[in-house]
Amino acid sequence: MVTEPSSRRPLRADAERNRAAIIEAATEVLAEQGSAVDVREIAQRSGVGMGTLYRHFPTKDDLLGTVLDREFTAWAGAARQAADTTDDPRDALEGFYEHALATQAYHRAVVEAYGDTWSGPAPDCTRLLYPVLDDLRARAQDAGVLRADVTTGDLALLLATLSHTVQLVAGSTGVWRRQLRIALDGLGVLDGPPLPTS
Amino acid sequence: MVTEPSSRRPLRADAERNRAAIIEAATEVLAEQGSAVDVREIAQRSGVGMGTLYRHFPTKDDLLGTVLDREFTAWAGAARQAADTTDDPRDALEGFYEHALATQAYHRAVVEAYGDTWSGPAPDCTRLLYPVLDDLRARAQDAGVLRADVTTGDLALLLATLSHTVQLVAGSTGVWRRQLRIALDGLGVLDGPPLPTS
Amino acid sequence: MVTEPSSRRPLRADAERNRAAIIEAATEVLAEQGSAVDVREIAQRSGVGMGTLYRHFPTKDDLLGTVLDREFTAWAGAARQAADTTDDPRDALEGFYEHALATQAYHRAVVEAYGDTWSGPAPDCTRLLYPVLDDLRARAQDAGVLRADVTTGDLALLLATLSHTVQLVAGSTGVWRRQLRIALDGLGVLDGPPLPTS
Amino acid sequence: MVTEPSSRRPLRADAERNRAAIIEAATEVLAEQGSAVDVREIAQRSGVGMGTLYRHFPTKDDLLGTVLDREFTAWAGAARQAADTTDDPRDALEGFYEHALATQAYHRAVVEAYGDTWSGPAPDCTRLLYPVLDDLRARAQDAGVLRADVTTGDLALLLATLSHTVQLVAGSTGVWRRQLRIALDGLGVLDGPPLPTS
DNA sequence: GATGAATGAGCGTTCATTCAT
DNA sequence: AATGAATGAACGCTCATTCAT
Repeated sequence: MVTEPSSRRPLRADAERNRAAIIEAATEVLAEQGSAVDVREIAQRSGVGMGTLYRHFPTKDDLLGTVLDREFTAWAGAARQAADTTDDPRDALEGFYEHALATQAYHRAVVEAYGDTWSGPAPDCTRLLYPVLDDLRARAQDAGVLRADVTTGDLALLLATLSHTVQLVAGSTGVWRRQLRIALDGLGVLDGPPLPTS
Repeated sequence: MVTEPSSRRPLRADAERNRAAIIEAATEVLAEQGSAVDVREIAQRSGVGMGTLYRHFPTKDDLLGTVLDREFTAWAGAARQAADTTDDPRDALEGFYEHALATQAYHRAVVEAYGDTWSGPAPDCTRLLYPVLDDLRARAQDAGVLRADVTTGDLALLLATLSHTVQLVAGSTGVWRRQLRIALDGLGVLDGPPLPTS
Repeated sequence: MVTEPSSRRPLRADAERNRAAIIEAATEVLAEQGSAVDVREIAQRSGVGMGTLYRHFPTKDDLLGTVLDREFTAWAGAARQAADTTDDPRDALEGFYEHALATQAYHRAVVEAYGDTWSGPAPDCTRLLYPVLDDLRARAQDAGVLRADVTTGDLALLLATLSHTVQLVAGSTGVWRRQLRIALDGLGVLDGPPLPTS
Repeated sequence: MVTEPSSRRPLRADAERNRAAIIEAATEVLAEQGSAVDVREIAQRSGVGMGTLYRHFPTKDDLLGTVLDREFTAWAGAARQAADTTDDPRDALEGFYEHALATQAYHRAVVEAYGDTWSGPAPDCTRLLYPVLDDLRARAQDAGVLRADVTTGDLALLLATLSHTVQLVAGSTGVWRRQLRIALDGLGVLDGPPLPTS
């Protein structure tokens, strides 16, 4: 899933540098503008020619996939670790959303890709988050701090939409945090009407 | 704000008919495909030529603006009326979201435009909803069924968030209704932690 | 098969002119350089922009197909007529090759397309020539001026390869006419060894 | 004409090996796909890097030229020998074509290059065949089994024509042998109309 | 000397907008 | 006033050749 340099024949130093530069530039540009960017802009920002870019990534989608894989992997890793080191289930769940929105939700392409999980075939890089969310959900429900009829899917979708919200208010941390608070409080309501069946 | 015929020199009857046809077709197409549609498709579906379309709307954005104005106006009107005829403040608020999501959230361009309210210069057509939301909020807070620190802006952004949810799950009513329930329950929590300041 | 203006809604005069200009330029360029030309060159030589070219012909292949259809249709038509007005079967056959090579074989793309008949799926525009050849063959064999075991397919292939030969010697009429003479004489040998079975 | 190592400063053993590997791979690939191949494929199949390839052959054309030189030399050599060991002039001539078509005509690049002999500056490697053909022609005409007005040039061009036939029908031996038979019979016609003057 | 990564002009194609008819 | 044809910059991608390692 991930194309880490360590898993392939080591590249020449300059090639490695270029590959890294491309990924870095692409990550930046994709974060800023989403997946609809011109490949030329990525090439220019990396300081490489088109050919070099296409040597490392045979299609635009490959580049996109690589960047997103990295982002999601890093994201899921950090989330996993945070969850494992937080004892209180409620704090763990809230911390997860807080961290996810504060760090990843500014990346337009990541959020786009994550949103695509619900329409059409899910880009499998996005699946990394499910186990983490599933664990958080189970712990919170066991502890009675999360309504019992909430599913992992609900939590995942909530993440997707709140991520989008973060993009909408681009940078106004205080604004989206209020939405998060409302949602989290809603998740903690145990005696309300049951969630409709999907 | 609105480019209604009433505010300009009256058009010839056929011009008026064309204008209406363009708006109708554009509304349809923009609902289905969002604002990224090819202008040609709008022209074709309206049965007019490109020149006619561009005579009425000098820019794709002008057409978009006009269509969205109409949609938001109609939407806000219906919402206003629903709010006025519903006595129970909680029902009024919940009914507003339910109706909004069930009817308008399927309109891709409307949701896109509404989301843009928070980033960059707000397309002012979207402001029509504010008075309605403001009223709903005030009534609900007065009745003690809505947390006191929620602002109209929060409710407006929640609408954007949930609208996006509807788009993501494209038509799976059961799925987004669960998110709506969670959010509404969150809004009703009176004794939770205060919303962060924005 | 053929996209003659007469078979569609009449185009505006200027569009018709442009369409004709494109076809003419394409015919020229394709004749000179074969099917591997840059579409931009065709557009430039026609004096139209890329968009215009692609409005008339949605893909390069469509343009190619249209040009080749026209060429093959004209070719087959002339050949048919020549065959019908020549009484002597031998003269008819020889006249066919003579005319085909003298007029069409200079068109690189036509010859390429015709050659493709034998490898892969035959571009159906090339099929127009078969009935003509079949008739010529039958008449010549009935008259005893063509070896009995020659098939229409043999004659078609001979045409393809002699066309290629004409391209090879680009313009040296006298040179390819000698090859044609040899082939025609070979076709007239009635008492030689039988043709191998294919 | 030929870039044989013997005519230059002797190369290091490994360089020699690389050169040979490149030529071998190129020969294979050019035979299969013609001169339009990607240079990368040749490099890959030879197991050398692009730099090495370009060190030995400064241009794709240089490599092509070298490969074709070798092919034509080998071809002409074999043909020469076959001609010398066949007593019957007719058999010698027919054997030449039969062998040429059965062995060399499957080599796409060879046939392409041979065809270029007639248009533009003749790649002189192809001239090697002339003496052989000239000899075959003289013997056959002396023996009265070949029409008197056929020139060596005619025979050479006939070879190009028939080679192309083999390519068109890609491997269908039975099909091109029929064309060969027709041509050979045409060459044997002594009382037909004279060949046109070129 | 060998390697293979880097280059960049060029390919087929699209679409918001303009303008001749 | 209406039409729809024309425009051309921009897109994703390829490949002969060069040059840093």
